[in-house]
Amino acid sequence: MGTEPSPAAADVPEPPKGSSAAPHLILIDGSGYIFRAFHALPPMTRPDGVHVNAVFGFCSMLGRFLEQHAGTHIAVVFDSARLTFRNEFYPAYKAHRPEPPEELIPQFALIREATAAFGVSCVELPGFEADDLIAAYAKAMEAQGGQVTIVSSDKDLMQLVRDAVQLLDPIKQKPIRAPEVFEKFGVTPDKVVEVQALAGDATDNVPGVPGIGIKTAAQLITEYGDLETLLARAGEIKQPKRRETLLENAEKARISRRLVQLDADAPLPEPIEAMVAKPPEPARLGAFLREQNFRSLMARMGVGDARASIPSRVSSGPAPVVEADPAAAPFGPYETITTEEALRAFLAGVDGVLGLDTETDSLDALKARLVGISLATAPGKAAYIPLRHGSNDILNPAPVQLSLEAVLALLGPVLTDPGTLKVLHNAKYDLEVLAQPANGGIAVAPVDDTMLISYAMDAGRWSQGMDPLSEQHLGHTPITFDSVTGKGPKRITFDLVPLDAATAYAAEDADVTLRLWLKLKPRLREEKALALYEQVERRMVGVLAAMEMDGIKVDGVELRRIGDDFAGRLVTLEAECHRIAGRAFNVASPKQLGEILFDEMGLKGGKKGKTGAYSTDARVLEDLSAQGAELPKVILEHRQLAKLKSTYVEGLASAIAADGRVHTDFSMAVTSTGRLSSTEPNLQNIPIRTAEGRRIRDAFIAEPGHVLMSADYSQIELRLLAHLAEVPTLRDAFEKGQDIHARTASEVFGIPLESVDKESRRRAKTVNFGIIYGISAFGLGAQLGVAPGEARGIIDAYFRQYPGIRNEMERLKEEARLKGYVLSPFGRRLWIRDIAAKDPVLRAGAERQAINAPFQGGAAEIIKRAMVRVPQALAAQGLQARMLLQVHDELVLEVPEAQVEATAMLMKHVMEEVAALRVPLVVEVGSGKNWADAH
DNA sequence: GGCATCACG
DNA sequence: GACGTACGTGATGCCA
Repeated sequence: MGTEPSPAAADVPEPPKGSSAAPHLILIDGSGYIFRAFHALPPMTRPDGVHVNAVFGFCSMLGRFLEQHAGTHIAVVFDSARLTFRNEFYPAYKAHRPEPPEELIPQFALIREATAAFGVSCVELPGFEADDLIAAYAKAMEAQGGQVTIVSSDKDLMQLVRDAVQLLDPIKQKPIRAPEVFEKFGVTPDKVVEVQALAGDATDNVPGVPGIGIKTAAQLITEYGDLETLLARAGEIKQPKRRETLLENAEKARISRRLVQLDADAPLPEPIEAMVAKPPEPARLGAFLREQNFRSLMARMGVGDARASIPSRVSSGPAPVVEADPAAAPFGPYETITTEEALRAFLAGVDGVLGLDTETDSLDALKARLVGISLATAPGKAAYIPLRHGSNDILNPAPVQLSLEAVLALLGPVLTDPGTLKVLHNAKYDLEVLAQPANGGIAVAPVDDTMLISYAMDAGRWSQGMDPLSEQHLGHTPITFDSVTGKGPKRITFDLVPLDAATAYAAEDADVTLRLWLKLKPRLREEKALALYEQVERRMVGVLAAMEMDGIKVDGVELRRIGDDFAGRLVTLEAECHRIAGRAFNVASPKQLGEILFDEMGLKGGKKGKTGAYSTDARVLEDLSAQGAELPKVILEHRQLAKLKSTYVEGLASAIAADGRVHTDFSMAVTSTGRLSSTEPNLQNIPIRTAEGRRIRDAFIAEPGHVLMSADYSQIELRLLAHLAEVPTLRDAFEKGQDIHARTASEVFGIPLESVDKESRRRAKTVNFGIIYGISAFGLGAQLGVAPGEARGIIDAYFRQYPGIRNEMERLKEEARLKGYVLSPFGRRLWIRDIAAKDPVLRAGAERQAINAPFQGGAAEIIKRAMVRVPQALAAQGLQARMLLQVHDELVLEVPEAQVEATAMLMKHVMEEVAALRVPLVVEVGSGKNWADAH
């Protein structure tokens, strides 16, 4: 660690002049610290492979600073996104800056964690640079009569120097006040922006006036006072060349002034009162430093016990047997804990990491009663704590067991201990169960999730269920849930399972979970999936849990009205069907309908599928209807209303909970592409495409004083196509904000853009979608209603126009063939089964999946990243909006009426800036009293 | 419990 | 030259 930056301790400045009783705010320029730390230190990694050199340097500098300086208030200020309000009027501003190095990117989040671990406030705000926030806080503190020290060597901050505000160079530990500013700029601090406006700044792309440097600028400003006066009187300047350039570049100078002028009126994301300086909590800081394996810092800061870190234990193992093979220890017998002494003794064995599982009486986490808890401290060492077993029934008396209160008194502190990592399988469920007041209301943290660890590496390869993973990775078949509870009508709830069977099942699950973690967590680094897991999947657990627990309000009375309307019309439609058919039959039975249409009425249409039954789906019925048949049309209307009534009106109504809201369950690890899915009820397929269907959306409403807001990505998958494939004209179209389907029609069908008709645009749109689905002539033909031959011609024309897209499709198929998976744009491994199948049908299907998966998966990752940031951004701005639903490219929020504008701006900004593609991301935001109106 | 159908992106 | 598909989901009702 010899190269660690060690600022000299000498010459510690006094606070700026003023009474010592006055508040003194210290503002640390976080970005400056970060880049200095990163570049000053050689690469360092944690035992799990995460790069941490900047984190180390940052902690080191911050720790040292805190030891040497005392303010009454302190905060570290960070830059949020790349783009700020300055880019709105001058896009080139800082635009040429390179992306941060790859090893640094994952460290930004850790550095924010580090700041919090030191007990110091983190401040950032999308759309504003750290410098703006510093200016705003300095102004606010000065207005309160306090003093301000800004820790930064950024010369742009020199404009802020006043009697009450000084800079402190973090390297030289040298205060910067008016004399130092004059030395640098040749003017007093209040004239610095005038000089910068003229001189410009090449590193930030601030143009200035060509040929004028700081010296000349200072001279001119000293003479004329400020930029505007100078420009107004530029004609008086004697030197002809200088006069000319000034007159020519007046506008550049004005823009430059706007670029360098810091926005002291920027909003304050956090009140100054919340920034009170306090010493770090040793437990919290120790836990963080231990997690990073910063033993020397732990020693220096005097926190925690600097022996083995959690990650290092994963690779080195607490005992040889574990390192050799997590599957080696026997699976049971396990302990049943029924006394406080036994629980104390078991918890004494907890060493940094704890396998955890809950048993309940329901799969619905929000309704579940906690029945028992199982824990595992090492492979083979697990126990079950029954809490609510047995009944009042004399035949099944409650066994001796600890009360929830007694258990939580001992276990609660472990579950919330920042130094003990809790490992669960499908953590979202257990976290929600334990968060229920009736189950203790515990906020478990920190948490790892073996289901998500597996999903980050093996999505689409195999199921992420605990039992299959145990088979796969441990070679062990766990006891099944069904075998202890029975199934079908004889199934009993878990509280009625005898304690010996309950322990064998439940403790084994905690044991298996811990062993899976030992086996899988180190693999994340090897498979380059660690960042995906840590920064996306793991953080989504809390985000989704909050969304599910919030739920969305649904108007049951409105649903009932719609249902009554549908019911009446269904009766009429059914009678109409029977009349046309000439006899009664079950309108909802495809089998009976097929027989009537094709056998009795003699319409033409073929058998289909292995079952040999007639197909009567919407496409077939529409064809028949187009040929003049009367019955299919009525059937179609009946089917539509029947679907709406059973699935949406009745299904939704029965899902309204006691709080008047519907709480879906988002599945985090079921899709092969990285998307979420939604069940019980599915709120990702609420109707929108037809007018009748949209009535269902009217019933999704906001609380009084609130509105629903919908923010959705426009054409995200096509933008990913333009990003991934070399397609100059598509990129151009997105850059210009053109109608992408019209542009495609123009280029593929060879018609001028302005004369593209509706039909051509529709066809082009279908082709664009087809491309993303892994186009085939047959499929496109079916969709367009043309012969495969004609579709083939369209596809050929498309690929001739966009050879880059064909190349990308071929590359993806090749990648899948070679490796068995394709990589999403953000590095998720998407496994493609059957890619090497002999069966050409199977293989062709797999190739289409290989083509589609990166687009669908890339879009899924973009919105997941946004979902992680939205709650943070809302909190930072003090907005009360709550994110309720995700529908693949759309986020639905409930927003206080007074905050609609601010929230809409924030959503657009966060979602659009979450990824930097080669084309812009565009988000459309709408709001209204219900979900239909929000679009 | 599998199949057909249809709701969404 | 033939093979039969558009990609990803979940809920419902029928029927064996």
